[in-house]
Order: sequence, then C-alpha cells, then structure tokens
Amino acid sequence: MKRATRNPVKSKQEIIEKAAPVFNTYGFAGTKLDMLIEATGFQKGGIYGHFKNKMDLARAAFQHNFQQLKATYLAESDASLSPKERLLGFLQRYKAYLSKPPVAGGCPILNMATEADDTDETNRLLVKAAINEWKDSLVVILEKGIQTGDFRSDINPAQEAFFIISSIEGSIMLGQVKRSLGLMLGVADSLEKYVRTAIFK
Amino acid sequence: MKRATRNPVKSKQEIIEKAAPVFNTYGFAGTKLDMLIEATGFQKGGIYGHFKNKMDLARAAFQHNFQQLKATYLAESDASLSPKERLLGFLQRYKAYLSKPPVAGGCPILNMATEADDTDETNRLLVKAAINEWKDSLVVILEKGIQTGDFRSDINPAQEAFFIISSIEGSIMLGQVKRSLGLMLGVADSLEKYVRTAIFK
DNA sequence: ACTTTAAAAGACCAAATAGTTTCTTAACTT
DNA sequence: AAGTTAAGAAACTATTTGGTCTTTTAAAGT
Repeated sequence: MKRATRNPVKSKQEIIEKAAPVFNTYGFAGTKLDMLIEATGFQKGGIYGHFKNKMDLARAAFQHNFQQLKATYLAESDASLSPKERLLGFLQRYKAYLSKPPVAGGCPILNMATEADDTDETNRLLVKAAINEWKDSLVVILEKGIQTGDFRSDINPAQEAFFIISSIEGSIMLGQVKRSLGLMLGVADSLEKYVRTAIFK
Repeated sequence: MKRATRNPVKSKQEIIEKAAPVFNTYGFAGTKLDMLIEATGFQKGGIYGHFKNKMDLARAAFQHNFQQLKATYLAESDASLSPKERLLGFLQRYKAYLSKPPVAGGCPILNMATEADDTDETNRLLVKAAINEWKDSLVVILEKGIQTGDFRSDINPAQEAFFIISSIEGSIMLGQVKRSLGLMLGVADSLEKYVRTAIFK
C-alpha cells in the first residue's frame, strides 16, 4: 500500500518512535503486532527487517522513551548553579514534565518496571540501570551540597535520592489513575517541603 | 484427572485465591488461560462455570488481593490511640508489609494501575476506588490530629495522604526492580522523618 | 537504459489463545 | 438403590498471534 521512503536508518528510527508510545501504553504483552503495524505504518516484513522479534523492538522502544525522559526531566542541571538551586530546578522540571509528558502512557520506567519485575530478567536489568542513572544524577547534587555545607551532613544521599524518585513515580501512578494533574502537583509541593526542611540546612 | 471436591462456593473462592497471585505477577494480558489452569488445578470448564470470562476472574482476583492488603496494611488503626501513634503505627505496618508481602508480584494497586490506566476504564475505576479508600483512612487520622492539635493546622490532609501513598508505592516499585528490601526500608525512614517534621507539631 | 541490491510488502504458516459444547460423574433426593 | 442435578473435565472451534518466506520495487551503480 503506502510505501515508505527507502532509508533503512531513518525507517528503523521511525518504527521505534512510533512504536514507543504503544508499548508504553499497553505494555509488552498487551501490544499486538497489528497495533504496531497500524501505529508505525510499516508491514510485518518491514518491521521484522529491522528487529529480530517483538521483544527486540520493545527494548529499543523503552530505551527511546527513557532518552526522551532524560532530555526533559534529567536535563543537565547546570553545574554552575548552587546545589540548592539545582535540586529545586530538578523539582521544577518534574512539575513541567507532569504538565506536558514527553511520552504517552505514563512514566516508561514505572510501566516497564511493573511488567518486567517478575517476568523478564533482561528488562528488569534495563529498568534497574535507568533507575540507577537517575539516582546517580541526584546523588551527585546531594553530595555536592553536603560538601559545600548547603545540605545537612547527616543525610544519606542514596536514600534521599530513592525517596525523591519514589514519591515522583508514585505520584505519576496516582495521577494517571485519578486523572488528576492537581494531585501530582500537590505531591510535588510536599516533596519540595521535604527537600527544604530535611535536606537543606 | 484430579477431581476437586464438589463445593461450588468453595471452588469459586479457591479459583480466585489461586489465580490472584498469577494475575498480580503477570498482569491481565500476560496471564494466559493455561497458567490459570495450572495454578488453580481446575480445567477450563470448571473455571468458566464460575466466571464469564478471563476479565471477570481478573477483577475478582484484584478485589481479593486488595482485601488481603487491607487486612495487613490498613488494619484498623486503633481509634483509642493518639493521632501520632496511629500514623506511626501505619508506617510500622507498612514496613512489616515490605518484609512479608501478603501477595506475590508486588503491590496489586500499583500493578493494576499501570496496566489499566490507559487500557480498561472499568479497571481504572476499580483501582481508583481502592486508592480513595486508602487515602480516606489516612485523611481521617490527619484531620483528627489537626483537631487535637497534634498535627500542624496548615497542612492539606488529602495532599499529605497522597504524598505518603506516592512514596510508599514508588518505593515498592523501586524495591521490586532493584530487589532490595533495604532500599524500601530506607524510603520508609525518610517518610517517617517527613511525617515527624512536616506533619507533627 | 540495464542491472543489481536490499528495503519493504504481503502472502503464508504453525502455534497459541480465549471461549463453547458435550460428556462424565460426585453427591443429593426420594 | 435408582434417578436427578449440576460441577467440573475434556474435546472441540474459531480467531488471533508472532514469525517466516517469497515477491515486489525504489533507488543506486554501471
């Protein structure tokens, strides 16, 4: 029928981009080949020429979604700013993310995590790596703040990073179910309150 | 082959109980009929005699899982205790839950939420109701504490309840992916710190 | 223009899947 | 003890599914 431009590199990228929100919305098991054909505009032959199977594409889609996330969420926090500004800036970007999520279907980390944790060890490790990357970016800021005396020295950076990530991820889940942006922004406010009182000195 | 005792009421309950952890672990789309046959010990005919289809059983399984959760987690917080004790008691039970989860596969609310939010409106409303029930039980304690002067009067009970639930759910997700009980207990500690400084007066 | 290459389409296939129908039999009734 | 009922087993079916194989054709090379 429709014939896509013959540019294998661009085609592969296009398939990933179009498939990504589908996997993120319906999960791996819930995403059927027909949905991918419809969403990507490629036929089976076209898709299977670029990916060895559905899982292979699903993983590429996850990585793509995670990159999108990083581009907004984890956007390089300017190292010239103070640790306090950097941490508050992170929370600010999180709020912006909530109002305009870069990928349909909720947080890819959360989605992939709940489906993969007891199902697919490879995927579990993929999400684990993503989470660690995110945690590390927060730990860097936290350690810096302790060092400069901006943050309390009795905090455990990794623990606080996980706490921050937990409340963010949990709030996304609640917001999705309750269809409430306000709920998520409220949680963001509580989180900021926490950061100011328990982390800032 | 094996012939179950002919007690329809008990059989139906047995099917639900055996199917519940399977759905919670693999999700709706990821749970195949063969897995249910294997897990329940009933054949198709037996199962379909009690449930009109897979979704019908999945919903019953979710309700069962949520009841299990309530029995531990939300266990009647003794109204004779002070609001502070009740809130800390809740966090205590949450820690106990982490060490000995009542149902395999992670938190049913989290699991059902991530799969259903964009997929099945009926299920989304089911999870939403479960979340509201949980939130309300926290709001009751928070309002009581404000009234007795134990808690700060400038907090928004619903917002704080959602914040608490968010961090708990998020921590369960992280703990499952990282296979770390310590991580979850750490988050619980941060949460307790928050409760003591931002909510307690 | 003619040939070659490989990207993508589309027909094809075997297995899996959800669901239905029919048969069997445990247990209750009389 | 025979007859009745309905729970549950098991065979059956239509569809869907993931994946492969063959064919077509756009575009680059000659």
